[in-house]
Amino acid sequence: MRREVAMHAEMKDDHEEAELHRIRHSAAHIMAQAVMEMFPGEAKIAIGPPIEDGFYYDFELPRGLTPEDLEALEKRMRQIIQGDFPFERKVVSASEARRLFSDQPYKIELIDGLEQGGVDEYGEPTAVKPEISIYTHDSFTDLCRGPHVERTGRINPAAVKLLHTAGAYWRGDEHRQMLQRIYGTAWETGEQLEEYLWKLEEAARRDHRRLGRELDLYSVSDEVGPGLILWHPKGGLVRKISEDYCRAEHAAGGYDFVYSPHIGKSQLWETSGHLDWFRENMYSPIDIEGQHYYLKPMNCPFHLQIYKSQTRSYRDLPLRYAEWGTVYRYERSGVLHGLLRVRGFTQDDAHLFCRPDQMPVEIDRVLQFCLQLLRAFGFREFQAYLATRNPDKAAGEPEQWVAPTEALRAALERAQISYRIDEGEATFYGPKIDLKVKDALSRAWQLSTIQFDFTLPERFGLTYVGEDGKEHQPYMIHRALLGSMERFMGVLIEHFGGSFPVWLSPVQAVVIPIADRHVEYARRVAETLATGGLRVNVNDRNERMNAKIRDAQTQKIPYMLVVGDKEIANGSVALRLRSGENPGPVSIDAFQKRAAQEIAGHV
RNA sequence: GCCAGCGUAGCUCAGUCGGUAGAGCAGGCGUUUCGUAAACGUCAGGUCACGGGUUCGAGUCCCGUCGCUGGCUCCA
Repeated sequence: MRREVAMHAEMKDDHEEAELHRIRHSAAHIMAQAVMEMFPGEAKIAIGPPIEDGFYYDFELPRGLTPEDLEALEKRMRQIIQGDFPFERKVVSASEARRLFSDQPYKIELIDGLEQGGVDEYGEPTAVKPEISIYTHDSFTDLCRGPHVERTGRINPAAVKLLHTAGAYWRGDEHRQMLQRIYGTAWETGEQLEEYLWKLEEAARRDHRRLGRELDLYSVSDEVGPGLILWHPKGGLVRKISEDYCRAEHAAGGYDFVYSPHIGKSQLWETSGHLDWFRENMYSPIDIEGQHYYLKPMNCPFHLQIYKSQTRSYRDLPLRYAEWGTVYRYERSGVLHGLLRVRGFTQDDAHLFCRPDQMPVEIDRVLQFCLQLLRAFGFREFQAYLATRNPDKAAGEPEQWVAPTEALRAALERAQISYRIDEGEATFYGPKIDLKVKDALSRAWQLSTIQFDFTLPERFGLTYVGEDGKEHQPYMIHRALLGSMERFMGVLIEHFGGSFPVWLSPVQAVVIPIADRHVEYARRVAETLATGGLRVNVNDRNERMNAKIRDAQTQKIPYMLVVGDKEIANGSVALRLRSGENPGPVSIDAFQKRAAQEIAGHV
């Protein structure tokens, strides 16, 4: 019964999703018509699919679009919608299609692809040779597989909005023409559109770059360089608390801690294969007395050297080497983004070395450990991806990939996490599991990665002496659970909107004396709380209490402790929370208990 | 890297037609001593991203460089 209900709900979702897809796809066509009219004879249309939350269409135009253009296009779209023109589908031959789109080179290319049955509109191979269909509404005809709504009037003119423009390569290929993409969104109702726009605004309010500045967490300096993060005391504290917590968990989980340098000789990176497979992400070598050294893009080769520093017995395994290792990777300037995409970052990295028979257990353990850690930071929803071999970018023989890939899949099954297969998305050295978390706005962020590696133990000749007295090759697993501290902090900031749970808050409480005569008592209270381990300040600025509360609110400090004559008289504090809640007077003792409880509970 | 847009005080932003740079907040100093989201006054703060050009004169127009934003591509 319950199953049935669930399935019914799912079908309803699918149907709604399909209907929204039709609406968005149709809105894209209507937008294309408006653009064609704006640039008669000059606009070249490429593709315009529906996407999550909206649609886009790519154009080649004689000039750049302005925000005013978007307004005009939007206005024209509403007219077309109100015209209530039917969408008419027609199947045509390839030659007929070519004639229809003779002045549209991108469409001609698509038709060629369709005719060969080789590729679809994204350039992806298709299984069967598709029929060529066109859709017409009003004066506009597009090469299109559909589906569409029946009439333009099906679209709610109050629920459509053009958002912004961006450059996009034809078929995503940077060697090809750069087109102008217009992004838009479309919904069933104006309320849904409002809701979506509100979500965009909320995302902007939570933007970690904005909060990073407002809460004085970190900065990026032009003089240091792009993609290189400077952690300020408060951001540094949040990071340190996070790292300390993770270190303690790692220690309890049987990890050993190692440290390695930031550079290593070119020979090392040749042996590891990074110079073959990862060079485009590595910086130019540093010359030291005629030897080339590279800034490390990964920590693994160093950890392998530690493994190799002595003969290992099967009794020593598994070995788990953990390091908060700072790595440097070249990223093209256009992709850098706050803390989420940087050029220098610190991974919570570890390498597991184990016997083949231990491997399933190790993978189970690390997966469980990963989920446990992420839950401790307030994440509840996860999506797993199993990335398989990429034939163009893979070390070793295809057969070598089979067993590890299956081992990871089995681990996912055992952990009972829903997962998807990412065909061909593996690293060059082996298959992997990537884990994404969903944040408070249900946006997905990739944090964790668990990567099997059968190449490095071989390349570096790792061995252990087995029970049989012979040498064997250990299995190796790379894993980063929070991923990079930079990205993780960025995601945390956005997840909590800057209102960190108490245990992570850089300042947990601020004591607010109402007038100067209360400052001394405020200091005594703060001292007591600080002695108890709370991170607490006294706001003794020459300001009114209201201003001090406002300061604390904007800094998103969990506890505000107002003290005045009444509190001094009975040795209490008046508690206010950043939610605006006002629990009022409590004894210092009671407050300490409350705080301790919320800190321990990661509230 | 590519396309488009942007870059004025620590932050948010004005600055008209090319005519010698302005506000609020933040900061310093003073007054005020206040009960749950901004007291009042005063002072200071600028190589208008950087470099070049046009001009009698450039924050403003042109070129280049750097950086940022939205995307494309790629990833922790």
